Amino acid sequence: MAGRAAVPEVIWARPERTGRGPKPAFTRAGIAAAAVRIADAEGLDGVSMRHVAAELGCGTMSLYNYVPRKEDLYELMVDAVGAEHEMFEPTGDWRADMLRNAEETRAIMYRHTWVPRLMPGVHGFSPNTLRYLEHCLACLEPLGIPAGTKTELIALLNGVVTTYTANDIATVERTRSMPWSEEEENAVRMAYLGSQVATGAYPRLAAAFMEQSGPVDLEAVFRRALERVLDAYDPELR
Amino acid sequence: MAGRAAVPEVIWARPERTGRGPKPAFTRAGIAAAAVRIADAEGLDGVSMRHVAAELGCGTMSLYNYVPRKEDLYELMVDAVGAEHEMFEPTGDWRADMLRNAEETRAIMYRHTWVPRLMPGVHGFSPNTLRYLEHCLACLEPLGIPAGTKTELIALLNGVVTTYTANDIATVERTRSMPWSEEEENAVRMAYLGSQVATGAYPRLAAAFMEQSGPVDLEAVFRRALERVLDAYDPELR
DNA sequence: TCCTAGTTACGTACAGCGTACGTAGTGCGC
DNA sequence: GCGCACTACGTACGCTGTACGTAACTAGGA
Repeated sequence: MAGRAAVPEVIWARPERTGRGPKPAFTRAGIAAAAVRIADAEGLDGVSMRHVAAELGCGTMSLYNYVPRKEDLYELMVDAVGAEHEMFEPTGDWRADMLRNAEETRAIMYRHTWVPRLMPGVHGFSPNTLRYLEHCLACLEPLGIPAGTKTELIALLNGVVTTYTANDIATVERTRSMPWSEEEENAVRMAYLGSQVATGAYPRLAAAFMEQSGPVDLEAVFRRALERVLDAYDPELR
Repeated sequence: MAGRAAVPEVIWARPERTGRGPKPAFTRAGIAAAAVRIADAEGLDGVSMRHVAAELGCGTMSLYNYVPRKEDLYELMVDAVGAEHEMFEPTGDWRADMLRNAEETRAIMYRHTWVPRLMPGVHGFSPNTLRYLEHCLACLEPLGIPAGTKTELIALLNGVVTTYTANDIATVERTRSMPWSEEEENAVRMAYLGSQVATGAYPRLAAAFMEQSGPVDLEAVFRRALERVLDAYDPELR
């Protein structure tokens, strides 16, 4: 008798190993790594319990000994890529340090384009998340504001990084395993947008559309947004 | 022979009705409304093609005449709730107007808690999205910055609203149709967080944790974040 | 006016999903 | 060394998105 949970559960609160019984053949880290490998290679939709189990070389239902629900597998995956954050020694320049953190988060998401889609469902208290939070707080040590405001800054910055990067990634992820290329998709979308704007129903939008010359530099837009957010918390600028 | 698309498609670019054939029994708006009704009542997972078709009173496969892929149904849903935005007459106070827009977006998401989960996958060019964008640009008319910077402000603000609200909603959505309450879930999570902090592995986090007294006022945190972002674009403050 | 091609409607079918449940074997703690 | 918690995993169920085939319908071109 296994006995399913009738009470809320955070997977991180359940110990990976309790004394009794045969030694487990796999670890959470190994399972997470397998799932991440599949998601990177085939997209998030390729991550099924069956598929992950096959990758590990075990029966499908054996996975459920380690991961009570699929949602928890997602939790493991997000935590696993969180380990890719470099927890560097703070330099004393909180702005530069936080910028670096943000750029790193963005880079991680570009490496694992499925992360943004998972973010809304995730608890946010996994070991690596906590370590990252602690690291950010260390970077913000020189900044003379209350701890509560610091965590608000971190949350805001992470939110901005996530939405911006999610948006930039969306097209790439959408065209994965489609019979057309990213450029084709973009062309079709831009043509549609142009046709809408041309109806005259959106005059101000049309003006903004005309004002821009050449393609948008997503990276520059992203960095400008970061700078603005940091400005908003910089005591020297207010 | 229907002939599936071998070329990228934006559902908004395909006309709702072409001359030939029997008159369609349903409209995009009606289908979207049905899907939204289901999502509101049973959560996003309740939205299946079969279920929506049943709600409309038609065969499952008939839906595919209107909605080529399920992803497009999501697109319709997000556009449908976008119609709930009140496109008020700009007052001339761009800060107040944008705050109002943001609060309204948040309210919409609270009414339809499944929206944040859909946001990453959505194209962002639906009719109501364009109308909302145009409305925001109208509100920002008094602000003396380039149009490009205005759209960046709008994007940043929307991003902040989305992530913050998604986070606040996450627990509610997670406990939907679970055998435990939101309070129980929160208690378990807080207990776990406390236990982790108590290990001493996260000293700064612990300090921040101790500093706060009483429960967090999510609404206040949200509003403070908005103010900061607006500050960052306010020419009078720089 | 009639013909026909494009639509609508929808039943059937298939591959794949998450996971409940039962059973067999293993090894630690008492 | 007994018992029990644990691991492993095959089977099965209800559900999903959707490809495909067929029948009814109607607007446009000849």
